[in-house]
Amino acid sequence: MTRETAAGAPVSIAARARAAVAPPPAAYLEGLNPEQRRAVEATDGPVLVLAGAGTGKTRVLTTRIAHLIATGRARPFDILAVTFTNKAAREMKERIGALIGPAGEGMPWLGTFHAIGTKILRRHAELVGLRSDFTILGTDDQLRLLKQVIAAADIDEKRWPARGLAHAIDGWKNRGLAPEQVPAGEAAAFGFGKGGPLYAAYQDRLKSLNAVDFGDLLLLCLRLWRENPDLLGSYQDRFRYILVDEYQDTNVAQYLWLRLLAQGHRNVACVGDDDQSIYGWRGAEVDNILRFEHDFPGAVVVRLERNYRSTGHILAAASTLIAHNEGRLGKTLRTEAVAGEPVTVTGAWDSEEEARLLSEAIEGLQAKGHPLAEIAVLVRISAQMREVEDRFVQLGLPYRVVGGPRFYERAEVRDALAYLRVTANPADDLAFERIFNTPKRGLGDATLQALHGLSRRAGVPLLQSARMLVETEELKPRARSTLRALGQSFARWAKLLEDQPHTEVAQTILEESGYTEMWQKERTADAAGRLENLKELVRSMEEFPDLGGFLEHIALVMDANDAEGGDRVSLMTLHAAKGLEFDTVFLPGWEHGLFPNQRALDESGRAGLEEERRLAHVGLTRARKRAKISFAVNRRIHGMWSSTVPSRFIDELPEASVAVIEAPAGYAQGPSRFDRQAPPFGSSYATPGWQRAQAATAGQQDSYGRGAPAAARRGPRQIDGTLVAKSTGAAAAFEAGARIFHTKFGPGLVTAVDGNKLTVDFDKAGRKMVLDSFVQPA
DNA sequence: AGCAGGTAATTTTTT
DNA sequence: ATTACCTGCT
Repeated sequence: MTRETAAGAPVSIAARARAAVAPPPAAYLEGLNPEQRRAVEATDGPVLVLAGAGTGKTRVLTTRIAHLIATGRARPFDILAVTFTNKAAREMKERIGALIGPAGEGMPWLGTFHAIGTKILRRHAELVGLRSDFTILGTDDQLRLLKQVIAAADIDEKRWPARGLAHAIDGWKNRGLAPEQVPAGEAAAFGFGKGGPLYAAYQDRLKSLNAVDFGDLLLLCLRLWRENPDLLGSYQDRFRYILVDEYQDTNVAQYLWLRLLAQGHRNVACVGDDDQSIYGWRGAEVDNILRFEHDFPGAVVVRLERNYRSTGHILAAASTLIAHNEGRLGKTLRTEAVAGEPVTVTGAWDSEEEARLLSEAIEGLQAKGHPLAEIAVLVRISAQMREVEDRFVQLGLPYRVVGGPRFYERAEVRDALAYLRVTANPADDLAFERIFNTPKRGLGDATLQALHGLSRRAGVPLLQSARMLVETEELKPRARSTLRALGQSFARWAKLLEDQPHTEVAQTILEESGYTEMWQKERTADAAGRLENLKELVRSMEEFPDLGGFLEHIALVMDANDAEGGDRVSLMTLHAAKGLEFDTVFLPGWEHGLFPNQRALDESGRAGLEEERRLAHVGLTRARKRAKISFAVNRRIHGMWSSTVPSRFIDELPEASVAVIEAPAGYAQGPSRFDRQAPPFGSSYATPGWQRAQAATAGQQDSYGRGAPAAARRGPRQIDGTLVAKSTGAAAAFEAGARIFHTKFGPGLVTAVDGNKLTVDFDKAGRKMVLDSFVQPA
């Protein structure tokens, strides 16, 4: 048995002796290939496992944990194992359970970054000025709070939308920046230089509400540890072994979080694939993986390159494609599987024909006995789904859309939760505000203003000021009685909670508040589904002992119960497909502008192109036996038909593994039909978007070349760029009198500038208000 | 307060 | 084409 013991990472003598005396039978090690086995057995010291698609990444992770436990190196609670999604965490739990039985079930520190952050934060909440029962705010609560903060600062919310501020704050939090750490220039980019104070004010409001947002779950841990070295030491000590899944997706905050913890025993194993990094746009830092060896000197690097999923042709296509990327560590996927069917490329006249061909191909497979559950259609953007769905519905082909809005983010679920939150915690102002006029009960802005005023003066929560306000003459009689009834209802429901099961109380609340009725009356197509969701919500409460327990965990753990069984085709975005695999994968919409996506190119230049290419690589490697790429020569973009050019990615596939399929339809005009329909590939690079992408790339290379400060060079660069372009840059770039070019309206003259909104006299379209992000200097 | 009609925007999404 | 948001009217 090999044992790498890095200097400075002592393994307890007892553990070592025990492992030496009684080598485990290690049935779980059987069937691992040599690299996988190395990744499992290199237990001590830093390890980076570069696991290409389909190389048994999860197996290595779970076996590694089993190995640590079975050899006595660690007990389940000594191991910290972090994932990004609850789904991944659940899967890992299950697989560990299967490997080593119930011993693995007690892994208290296996979970998402945020779940573990929450757990730690609840234990020491008072050290960062919170109570341990703090609320975790979702995106919509965050937005509502930000609106208040912006209004309180006397800033026009129309000029500086809360969304923009939310985006900026998320970006800062992703980079581990507390308000006082945000670079002055960036903080000034929002709201006439008030970005910094607004961020600080937002944090103050959160604190006074005893609430945190998702970013805080990590950020506050960092603060906790920095301000309390003893505490940090105890956690460093506690986590003898650390494992990280999907390391390429970590952002700076998560990286700092990990690095602090890993400095204890230094037994940190990160598993990831730089070629599958597709979340750069939300703060993920490929650099984290690229620089692992630098951060953890002496790290063992294991490459898993044996692919057990796909056939030779599919793998060749994916590998050749991804080899066009420059910023990668480099892996060569190999397989012993047969070459199989070549990857097909099909051109269609338009997107409708593309959907038709695709559906027919699926029906063909179905006729030959292929299960639909083994077929997936992966699209670049959600908007592509509609056309495919339409076709499926027409044909009666069963399908399921994977992803989409999460269960707990649906409006009806948030509303219902808001009722429950106010009942459980009458001081939850954000929840109260959400439902105080839902269903419509004739309470509006005027009433809300009065409530807010009183709340502020008296220093009490909204619900309490409502009860006070109805005793005065301030409100009109109608609002007064409505509000009184609402206050009484919440008091009654809270009382019910004392002696009735919480699920029943929830049911009562939804009925008595008129919320259920509101949806029953609504005769839209999805009303029934919403009622179903409400039922599901109540049902899911049963697993929790009480309402408090339910609410505490809901924001973090609740998932869509997409247990819809049955044999169905899966339809999803490429992003949603990561980690999944199917026998047959359809990849429609490989057209320049759509995929690679124009916006990604515009915003991030070559880095954007490379991320798009990784996305293509992820798409291809989802397929076990068949990958079917297609594109349309004409597509409706924003309701307008325009002709399109096949994606450059198609040209980057290896000839030997690709078969070009002629559409059997009546449009067939010869072997190179789509070559003639579409302009030659070269010409697409003359588009304004491509030129902008080129320019952006050149700019980036310059900043690399000149050796800009590290902070400016890495991923934040992208965030910087966006902020500057959208705000400071805008004010400077577009002044009244400037000639500009708008994406939709063409050339025009700027007559007024209002934050990120411009008033423009267009040559053709007349005077319009437009957002600066749709405008280029002419 | 609440609806109707007009106008502009439209990538990817977890926690 | 569809949606989300804003404005102006009842």
